Amino acid sequence: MSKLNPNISVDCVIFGFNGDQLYVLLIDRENQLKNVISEYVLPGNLILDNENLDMAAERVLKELTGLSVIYLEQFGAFGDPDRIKKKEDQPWLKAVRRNPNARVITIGYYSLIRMSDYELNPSSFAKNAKWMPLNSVKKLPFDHLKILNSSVEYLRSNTKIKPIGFNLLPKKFTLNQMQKLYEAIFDKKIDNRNFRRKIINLDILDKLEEKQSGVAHKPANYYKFNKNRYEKYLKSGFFKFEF
Amino acid sequence: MSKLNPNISVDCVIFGFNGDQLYVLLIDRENQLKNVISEYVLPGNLILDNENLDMAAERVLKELTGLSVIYLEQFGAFGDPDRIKKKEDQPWLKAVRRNPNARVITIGYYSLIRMSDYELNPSSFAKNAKWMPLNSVKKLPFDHLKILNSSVEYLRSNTKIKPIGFNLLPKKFTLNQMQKLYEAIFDKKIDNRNFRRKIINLDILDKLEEKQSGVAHKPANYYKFNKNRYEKYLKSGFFKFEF
DNA sequence: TTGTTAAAACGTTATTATGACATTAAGTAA
DNA sequence: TTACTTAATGTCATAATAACGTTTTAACAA
Repeated sequence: MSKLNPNISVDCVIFGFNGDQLYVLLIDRENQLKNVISEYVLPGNLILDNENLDMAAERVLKELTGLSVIYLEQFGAFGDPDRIKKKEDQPWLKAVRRNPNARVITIGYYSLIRMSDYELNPSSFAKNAKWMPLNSVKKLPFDHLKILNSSVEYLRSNTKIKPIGFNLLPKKFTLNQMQKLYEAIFDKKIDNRNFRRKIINLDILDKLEEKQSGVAHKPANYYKFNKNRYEKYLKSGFFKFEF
Repeated sequence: MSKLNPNISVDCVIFGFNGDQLYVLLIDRENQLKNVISEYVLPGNLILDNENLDMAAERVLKELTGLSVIYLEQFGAFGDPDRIKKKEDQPWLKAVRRNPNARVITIGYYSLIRMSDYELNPSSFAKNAKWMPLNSVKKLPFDHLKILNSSVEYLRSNTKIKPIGFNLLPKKFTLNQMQKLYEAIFDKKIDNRNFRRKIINLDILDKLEEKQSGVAHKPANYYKFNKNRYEKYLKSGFFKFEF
């Protein structure tokens, strides 16, 4: 059995999409231990001395939320000496950490998932975890707001150069659902004709025969991602500033 | 006086450009201590418990190479449990580390500088440090090759979405010098007419009155960066995949 | 003074991508 | 049958791209 490393932690930013807006997965640290006031934080913890950072992020996320996420991506390291020194964070640290005064740097990981996948398979941990609308998160303990903001920036940069949606949208989805995802990420309206043209020309989607049904309006066509082409772009990006 | 944190280090990848190819700054770890075989490594060391990561990178780089670099950018964290466990790396670790068996993760930083700036101001440390042509570095101790490769990837991605050269080119430079920089970074030939048009249209350069002199051919015009516009693009990027 | 050499500077064309903009289509529900 | 709601589509003017060869300007040598 391996020991926790007292100086290194990972924190996970899990973005969820519900077809309308972006959410972020937080956990209530009160539920981890008693006599700590209720407060939501990013799921994170110290790493074990025999695991690598990616594994640590996976494990910690699983332990704290019950979530098994296929792909966590590192987006930054946060290491201000006083990042966990705020007075209001001390009770929690004293309650859970063997060495509550240790200097801890943290490595940030993020992922994107379909919220429905999580809602449908709640683990015993799920009662501690909560989806918060990204826009509504204005304050978090430690430096978690900084970490969150940094992950959002990273997500946006990434979305400009790589396709997104494979892990966020249903298996089959409409172009308008996809557009809403992009609008949620960039937090702005997009012209639908131009959006469609651009996405279609990227050639990462396959149009299905199937249409929506039961809706009180013209039913939308379903699309799915063409995994090969999607992943080709994931690797290469779709930069336009090339030589 | 603060203590070294036994578990966290920083490593610096300093890229230099000499007008022709890219170099990376390495230090000879032999010169740091005796009875260790001569071998070049990325400049890096453990952080102090009271400094943040950026400061640590600055300090370590200064201590090991004499270089003061204006801008170091974090590009990743590397934390395999066995990243410094190779047998051949043990003598050095035993010689310099209080706790040579500790698990150490490292945060990678990179920067780009004019090689001439460094060559012209050699510090007492300079004898330990050496510019190696990037292409010629095939093997490094620890996981430093992985770190280096990762930084190169990062540099390339970044160069696709942000202008580069402010810290690499001379104050005044020719378009062909700039083109060579891009060619060195991407390791491929670029059409000069298209390059010129693209860069000129970006509008980050000011054309100077001055020309080359003393060259046995048509003298090139000098240009300099327009700092304002350059930095505008540094912030926003020049993505073309926008909505 | 003239010719040679070497890199710098430049322009066109065909193709593709972009942004801005408004109308019609296809279903359900009343 | 009509109203309602969202899906789907097209055009045009402008900008960006890739591919491609020739002319210019200086230094230097003969």
